[in-house]
Amino acid sequence: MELGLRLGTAPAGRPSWAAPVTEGGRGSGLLLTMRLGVGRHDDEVGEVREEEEDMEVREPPPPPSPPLQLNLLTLAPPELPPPSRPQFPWATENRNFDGLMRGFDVNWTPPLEAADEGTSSSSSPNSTVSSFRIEFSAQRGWGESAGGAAAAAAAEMTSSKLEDDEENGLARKKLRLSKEQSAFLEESFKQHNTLNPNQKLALAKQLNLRPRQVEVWFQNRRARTKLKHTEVQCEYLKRCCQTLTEENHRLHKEVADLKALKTCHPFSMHFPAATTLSMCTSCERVASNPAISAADRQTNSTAALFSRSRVLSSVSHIAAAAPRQPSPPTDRLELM
DNA sequence: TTTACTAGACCTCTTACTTCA
DNA sequence: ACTGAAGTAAGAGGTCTAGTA
Repeated sequence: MELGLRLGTAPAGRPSWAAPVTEGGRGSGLLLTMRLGVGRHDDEVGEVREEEEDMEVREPPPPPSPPLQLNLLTLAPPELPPPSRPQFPWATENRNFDGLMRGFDVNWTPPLEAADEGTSSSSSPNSTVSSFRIEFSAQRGWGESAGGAAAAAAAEMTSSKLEDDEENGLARKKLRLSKEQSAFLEESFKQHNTLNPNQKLALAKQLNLRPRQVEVWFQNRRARTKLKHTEVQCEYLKRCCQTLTEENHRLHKEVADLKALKTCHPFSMHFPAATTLSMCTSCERVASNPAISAADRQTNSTAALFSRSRVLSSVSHIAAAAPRQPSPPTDRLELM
């Protein structure tokens, strides 16, 4: 097993999980990358990047869900799905967004229950975004229904209220995105974790959010992903470090035993002590099994042990770099 | 071709608000 | 009802890159 550790800073301006670590990187972000390969010596950045992608935090594959008709690459409205296919209501609504807005009377006042529904559904009277709630059942089958217009109007009203509040200098309350909006953004994020301006505008339009809100959501989402990724990597490193530390202890003990043995019987050992060690080819554990065959001894001898000692030596650096994992001094094993 | 400037995108850190146990 | 922790939307300030004069 080859074990290496890269510590570097993620260059800004591009996603760190896809970015090569360069010397010129700046920022305070800590990028931990662990490479685990068997019998490979690939130091090229490109290959490292492949390893990073393998280490990427991947959520379990989501259960089959109705395909979202996200069309973020162009501003063209997505195609209408078959009626039986469940869709997010605003997606359905926004497929007809242009049509709705074309026929939308800006002077139209939504019914009271439509306007009040949001505030009653949210604990925060100022939560303008979460106040924008749409009933799925009511949305299904809408074409140019008044309900769709009402929802759009309600969203429009809350949006304009927000802008009014900002313009009036009132304290801006933190907005809470609805579950549906978050779910839709999440689906978008799975497709593209960054947005170009057109995609941002399209998404904002679809969700009745401001482009800035979409932008911020994606920024925060990327930050959460990176944080999660780092946490997973740290846990992985901890486990590896613990395993290797234990093995290091065991090997140190074996070396001590062998030295003691040599001291007691200096003339009975005509070959290096390490040659009495054997490495199990399946589990790669070094063992001084007296019953092991001579052929195995020859195959798994000093070189293998030295190789492992180098690994352990490098692991000591990891242990030093890895936080909060007490590790004993791991000097290079000295054989003879 | 090089240099300075600018706008936009993104990152990290932080704050403030919401939700929940 | 109160409280603290966790989650998260949003602001601030910084860097980098591409475009342009």
